[in-house]
Amino acid sequence: MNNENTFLSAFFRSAVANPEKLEAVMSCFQQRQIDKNCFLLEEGNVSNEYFILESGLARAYSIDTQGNEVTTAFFVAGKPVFEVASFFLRQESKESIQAITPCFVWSISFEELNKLFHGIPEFREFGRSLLVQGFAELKLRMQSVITETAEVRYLKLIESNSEIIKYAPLKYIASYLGVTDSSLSRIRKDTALQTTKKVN
Amino acid sequence: MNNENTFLSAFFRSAVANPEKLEAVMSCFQQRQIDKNCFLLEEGNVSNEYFILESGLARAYSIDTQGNEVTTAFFVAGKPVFEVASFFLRQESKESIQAITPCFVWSISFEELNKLFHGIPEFREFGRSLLVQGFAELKLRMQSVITETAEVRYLKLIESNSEIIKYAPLKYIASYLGVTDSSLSRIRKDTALQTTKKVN
DNA sequence: TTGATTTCTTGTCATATGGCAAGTGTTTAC
DNA sequence: GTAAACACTTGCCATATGACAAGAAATCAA
Repeated sequence: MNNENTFLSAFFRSAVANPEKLEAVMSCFQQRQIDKNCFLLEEGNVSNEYFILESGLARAYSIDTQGNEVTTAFFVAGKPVFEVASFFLRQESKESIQAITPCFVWSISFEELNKLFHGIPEFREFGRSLLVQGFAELKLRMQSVITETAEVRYLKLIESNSEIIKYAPLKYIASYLGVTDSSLSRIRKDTALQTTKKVN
Repeated sequence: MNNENTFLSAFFRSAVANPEKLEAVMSCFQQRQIDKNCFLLEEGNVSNEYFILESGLARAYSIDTQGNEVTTAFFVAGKPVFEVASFFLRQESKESIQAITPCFVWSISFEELNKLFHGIPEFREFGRSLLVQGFAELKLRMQSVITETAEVRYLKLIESNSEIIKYAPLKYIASYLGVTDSSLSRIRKDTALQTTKKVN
């Protein structure tokens, strides 16, 4: 039982108010610890776990047509971690999900999650809203890639997610932003110079 | 009653096998005709309709930070049409959805859709799978923008969605691909030259 | 039909970013 | 502790794309 688990209960409390239902939800999650560089999902497998990240930083990546590794998402503490097509459509995943720092996660299987969705309407609604939020965030990111320069995208990433800059190596951030690592290194140099100028 | 409506029943039949349930689903949809250039959703409104496009071509667009119009999605016949954040999270939409050609659509309100989701589990599953598919397609498009040149993206769009090239003006396609309309015009010229060369 | 509007193309030049390779500093593994 | 691997920076030059403006072609409205 996870009665006393403040992280999970804080995560679900606003969506599932009833204490018994909240307990039913929480008891379906198992805690796991993932070492740095280890995988929450490996390419080629059908994802069978939906995670909520209590602490740490993770990323999803895939291999593009030229054989380059592309970081497709970062996952920060307090957010769900899953590969939408593989988990919900039961397909082999084209992406891997990897811990960048050691991670504490809570995990639930596809089957258990669906049982909860079936039995607890407000939990189902909450699950849908998490899916919709991920979708909406990706739409924003798409618009940013389409309309803004790599430098602006980098500056916005710093503002909104400083822990990514802190722990992820530059090459992960570069491919996530859609530039090479040498370009991002130059962008970083330029923005540092601009900051210095302003200070003087 | 939409008993005899072959389009809608073909759309839902594989998901909702039971005839009474299928009838219950179909009877919640209303047919509408949208004139060319008219709107299925206007920026600033909370979307209250989920559409399925029987025929025609539509697009979603928004205005970016520099005041430019950016086409964020195209919608082709046989697919659902909705703005995910506004419809499901009841927010004011940042996008408009506009008919590029005259469109026949089937429409259902948020409230009715949720009633169906609540009462018919297999319909709920189907609704989720449509959401997940849209999400997964956007992920693919993001990877394409990050890793491929505008020319490759254009060629792939031609192959996969020739009706978009046929009916959408170049400037809509250009901003969807993330280039200016003059660049897309040059890309188009170059690819035509390449094709000619191969033929000779 | 005719003028107005929209769509598309093209020229010139500027800029952002990529490809490649070398070099330095930092972390990891044993 | 040491060698290897990794992470990051930087230089040089090539290329893709943008900004702006002019003009041609197609479409629309009265």
